[in-house]
Amino acid sequence: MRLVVARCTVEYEGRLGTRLGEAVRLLVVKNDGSLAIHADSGAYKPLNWMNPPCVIKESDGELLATNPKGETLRVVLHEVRHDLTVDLGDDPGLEKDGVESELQVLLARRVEALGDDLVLVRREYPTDIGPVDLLCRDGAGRAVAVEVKRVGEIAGVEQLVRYRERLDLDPRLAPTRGVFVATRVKPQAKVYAESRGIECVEITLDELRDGVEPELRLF
Amino acid sequence: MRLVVARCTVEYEGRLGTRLGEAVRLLVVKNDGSLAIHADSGAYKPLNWMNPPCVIKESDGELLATNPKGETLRVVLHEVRHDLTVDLGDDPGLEKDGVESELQVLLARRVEALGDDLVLVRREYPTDIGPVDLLCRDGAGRAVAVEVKRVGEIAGVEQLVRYRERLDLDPRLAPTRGVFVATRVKPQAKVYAESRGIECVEITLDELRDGVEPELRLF
DNA sequence: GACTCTATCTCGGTA
DNA sequence: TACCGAGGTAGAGTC
Repeated sequence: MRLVVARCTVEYEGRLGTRLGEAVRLLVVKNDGSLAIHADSGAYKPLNWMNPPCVIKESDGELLATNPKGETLRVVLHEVRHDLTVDLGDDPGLEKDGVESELQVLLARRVEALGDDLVLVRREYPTDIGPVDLLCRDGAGRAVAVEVKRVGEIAGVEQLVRYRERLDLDPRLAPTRGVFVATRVKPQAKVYAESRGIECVEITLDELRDGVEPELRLF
Repeated sequence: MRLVVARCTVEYEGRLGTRLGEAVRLLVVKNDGSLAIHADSGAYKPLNWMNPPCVIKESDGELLATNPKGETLRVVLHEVRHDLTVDLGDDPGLEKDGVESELQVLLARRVEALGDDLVLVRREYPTDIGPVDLLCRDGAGRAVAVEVKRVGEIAGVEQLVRYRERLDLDPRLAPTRGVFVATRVKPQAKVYAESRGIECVEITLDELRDGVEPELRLF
């Protein structure tokens, strides 16, 4: 990794065009071939960048990165204040928990938490446009398609609508019910789900983890 | 801005939980209050980070960032290899062109470019599931909902389908026409739009800018 | 390689 | 402040 602090100007031409006037900035050149240009604001997002794969050429006072798509990032260095190369070695990588897949696994273990006497038929039930998160049967023997999200937005409801269309082509399943589950369902998604006859359920990760008092809220 | 290169371990607890084993990494502490932890891979995205607003406390060999939401990022420093503070000053900021909002503004000024004798009723016409990019009337007095995208994909067509459903509930507008405009409409989006009775128009930024020879292609 | 979907998405605009 | 949509979304997984 190479860190350069320099007064510079920058131009990017690609999917859009951008310009950066002269100022002191941090350039980060990583061993993966990426180049990022940071100001002292904007949190972790750089002002400009070029992701791998790209070729970075350095000529007199200028860094030019080009990628196979023909996008270019040109940095003109007016005054270099620091130029530091460090060896970081490999990174053991990030371990995560609490993402959507965990929600899905926890729910699969306790589908009865979804309000009525549901029984899990299968997790990741396949259709020809992709897998349904959970397929269940309710007490009346009706098939129930469940879509799980961390944050429930319209796009997720739409996904469920498409899956139901597919499932309803199967006479063993039709007519299905649709249940949209998330730790938070946004208002517009609720409106849209209702218009499509889809039930919404909000649930918290902790409730599922503890397996105690689901305290589900239904809409 | 402060740059620290150090062998460290990291823990984040917030919307999810993560751990990072011991390795040499770059820490970037910006004046906006953000903290980012970078490996030599992953392009511009850090392994872990904390965005403003947050409070960063440094105690013996440890950085602890906490934010008002109760999320925490703890960095334990095992060996500091570099520790550099630089003054970057203010940044003049990024100038962009060619984004969707520019397309929308340019089109609003020249809706007649969309083929027939259209008149703009309103840009960002509100519905209860979000604003329609452009609402127009055609020569026959029929309401026309226009969705503008830089790259036209199925999701954009779906957006327009939803808006039309909403608009058609209003007797002053029903039955509406739908027009999908983009600098490039992907083939799948064209097929889907056609199946929903939505017209597609491809247009280039330059044509709109010059206001000359729109050379629209209709499907 | 193309498509799909997730994301501590981030970011800007607006009500 | 919360909500919504755009993004040079990036990245992972799947087909």
